[in-house]
Amino acid sequence: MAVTIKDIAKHAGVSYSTVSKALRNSPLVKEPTKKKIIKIAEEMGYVPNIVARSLVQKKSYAIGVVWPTVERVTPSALITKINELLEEKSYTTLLSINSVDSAIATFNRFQVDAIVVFAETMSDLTRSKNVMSKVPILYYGIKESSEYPTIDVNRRHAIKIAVEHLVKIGHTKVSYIGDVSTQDHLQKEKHLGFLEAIDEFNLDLFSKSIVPTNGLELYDGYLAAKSLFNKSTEVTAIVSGSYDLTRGIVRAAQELNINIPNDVSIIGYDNISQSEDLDIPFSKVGVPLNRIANKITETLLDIINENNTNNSIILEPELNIINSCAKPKNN
Amino acid sequence: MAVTIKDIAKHAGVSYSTVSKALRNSPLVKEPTKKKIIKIAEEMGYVPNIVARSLVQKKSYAIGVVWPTVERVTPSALITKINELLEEKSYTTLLSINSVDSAIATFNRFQVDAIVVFAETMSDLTRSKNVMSKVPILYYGIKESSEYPTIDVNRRHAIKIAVEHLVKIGHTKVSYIGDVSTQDHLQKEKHLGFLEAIDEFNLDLFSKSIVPTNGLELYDGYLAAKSLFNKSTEVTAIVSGSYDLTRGIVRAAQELNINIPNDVSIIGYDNISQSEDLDIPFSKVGVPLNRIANKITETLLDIINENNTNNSIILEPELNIINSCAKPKNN
DNA sequence: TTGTACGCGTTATCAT
DNA sequence: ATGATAACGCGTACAA
Repeated sequence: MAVTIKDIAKHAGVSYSTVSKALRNSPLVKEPTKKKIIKIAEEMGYVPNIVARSLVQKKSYAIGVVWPTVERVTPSALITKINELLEEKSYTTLLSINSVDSAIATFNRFQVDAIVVFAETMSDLTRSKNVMSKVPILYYGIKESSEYPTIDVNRRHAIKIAVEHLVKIGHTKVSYIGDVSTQDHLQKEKHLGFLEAIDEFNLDLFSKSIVPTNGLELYDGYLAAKSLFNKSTEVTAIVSGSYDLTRGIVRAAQELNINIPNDVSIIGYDNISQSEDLDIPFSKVGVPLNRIANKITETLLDIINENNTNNSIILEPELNIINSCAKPKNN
Repeated sequence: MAVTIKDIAKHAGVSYSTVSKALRNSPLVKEPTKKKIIKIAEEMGYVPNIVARSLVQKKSYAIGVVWPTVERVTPSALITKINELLEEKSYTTLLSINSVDSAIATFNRFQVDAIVVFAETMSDLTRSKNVMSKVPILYYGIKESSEYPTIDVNRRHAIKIAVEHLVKIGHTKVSYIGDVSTQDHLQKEKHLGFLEAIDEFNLDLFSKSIVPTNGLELYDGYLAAKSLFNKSTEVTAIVSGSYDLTRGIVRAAQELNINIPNDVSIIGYDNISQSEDLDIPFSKVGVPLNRIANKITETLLDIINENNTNNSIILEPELNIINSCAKPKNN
C-alpha cells in the first residue's frame, strides 16, 4: 500500500488538507509546519498520486507523443529535446508507438493535456481523422492537414536555397543525391525543391544531375556518390538529401581522393543539432533541431492554455556554410 | 467536457451503475438493456476514463517501458513486439525516454502495473537503485542486477557457439569483427565470448583475429572487413558482432569479389527477427526477437499477478545456419 | 492558520 | 435485473 497524504497527516498530527497545502507549497500554511510535513513526507517515501490529482484537476501535466515510426527517420534527437523542454515546464512526456488512432485513444483515456503526432505517411494521417479526441492535437511533418494545428519544416525551400547558394558562388553543374522514391512525402518535397531550383536558376539537367539512392543510410550515400564520381567528371557541387547520405558521400570522396571543397562542394540537408561530432564538418541547410523542438513545445503549451495561435506553422530553413565544404568553383 | 457514464445514464433513462455494468459486459444486466446502453455510448462518443478506473481499482492496465537509450542500440523492433503482445493481453504500453530514475518515479505516479527497464550502461542501473518503486520492475540486458527480476541474453555464449560451429566444420582461422570498446557492456560480452572460444578450441590468435570497429553501423563493418580482406589472406571464417556490421561485411566481400561461403564463411550475431529482408541471407546466432519479447511479456504478467517466477532469466542463443553462408573449409 | 466537506469518474457492494 | 451508495487519493472552497 502506497503512502498517501492521510498517512502523512496522521504522523504529523495535522489534517490531510494541511498536508496537501504544505506539499503544494501553499502560503496558507505556516513555514515550520510546512517544513515538518515535507520532511515527514520524504521520510515516508511519499509519491503524489497523479491519477487522483488529475481526476480532480482535470489536468495530468502529461503530454502524449505519438511516434509510430520508431524504426524510421523521425529523429529521436528531436523527441529527446522536446522531452527535455517539457520537463523544464514540469510536464511529463509519455510516448506511444502504437498506430496513430489507438495512441490517440489511449492518451485520451489517460487524460493527457495535449498530444503531438509525428506521422510520416499520409495513411497514418488519414486514418487518424476518424478518431475524435477531446485532447488537443498538434501534428508535425504534414503540411496538408490544415484542420489541425500543424508544424512543419520547409524542406523544399531548404534544398532550393542550398542550390541557390552554390549557383551564387559560381557552380553550374550541381547534383542532388537523395531518395527520390515517391512513397515518402518528406523525400519527395526535397526532390521537388531541387527540380524547382534547376528550373529557376537555369541549370543544366545533365545525366547525373539527380542520383537516386535506395535508402537513407550512410552506405546508400556512399554508393550513390561513387557512381556519381565514376561516371561524371563534370559535377562541381552536390546537394545531399539527408545527414547519413552526406556522411556516405564524404566517405566516398575521401576514398577516391576527391578533395572537399576544392574538387567538389557539398551541402547536406539536415535538421541541424548542436552537438554532432562529425568526421568532417560540412555545410548544411535545414532548421536547427532546437528551433523545431522549441516551437513544438511552445505551441503545445499555447494550445493547452488556449492561446489561439496560428494553426499552421512552417519553419523556414537556414544555411550553415562552412568554408571548407562549399567554395566557389575554381576557374 | 467529456461524456461520462452519468451522461449516458441520463440519455438511457437508467442509473449510472447500470451503465457501468453494461459497458463492462456484466452478466448482471439484461441483454436488451445492455445493447441499448452500448449503442448510446457509441453515439455519444464515450471514452472510458482510465484515470478514474485505476483510482478505484488500483490498477491501470498499463505497463511502463523505460527506454533512456532511444538513440542507441536496444532494438526498437523488440519494443514494438512487446507492445503488440501486451496489447493482445489488453495492456497499454507507455514509453518514457527519461533517465531511469525519473521514469520510474513518473510511472509510479501514474500507477502503472509494472515497469520494464531497458538500460544499457551500468551507470543507468546503479543510479536507479536510489529510487523506491512501489511498482514491480523488470530489468533487461543487465545480468548483474540480481536483486531485481532480470532477463538477459547470453551474448557471450552466442559468439562461442558460432565459433564452435565454424571449428566443427573445419575452420581454424576465424576472425571476430565487432566493437570491442570496453564502454559498452553488451559488446564486451561478445568480445569475451570470442576470446573464450579461441582459448577453448585452441585457435590461433593471428594478427587479424580480432578486427575492432569504430561503431556498429553498416559502414563500420564494411571498413573493418575491407581492412581484414586486404591485410590477411589466411582467414576463412568471420564472426560478426551485430546485424549491421554483418551487412557491411557482406557488402565489402561482394565488392572485392570474395565469395561467400566459398572463400569465406560468415556467422553474424543478431537477435533474429522473423521478417528481415536482407540483400543476402546469412547465418546467424542469437535469440529470436520473438522469444525475447514473449519472455518479457510473460514475466511481466507473472510479476503483476504475483506468480513468483525465477528472478533471473538468461535466454540461451540458437544457431541458424544457412548453408550458402557458412560451409566447411575447402581443402 | 488549520480543519471539514464535497466532488472528480469509476467500480464494487449491498439493497431493492 | 436494477438502483443507491461508499470508496479510491487528492484539491479546494468554506467553515472554524
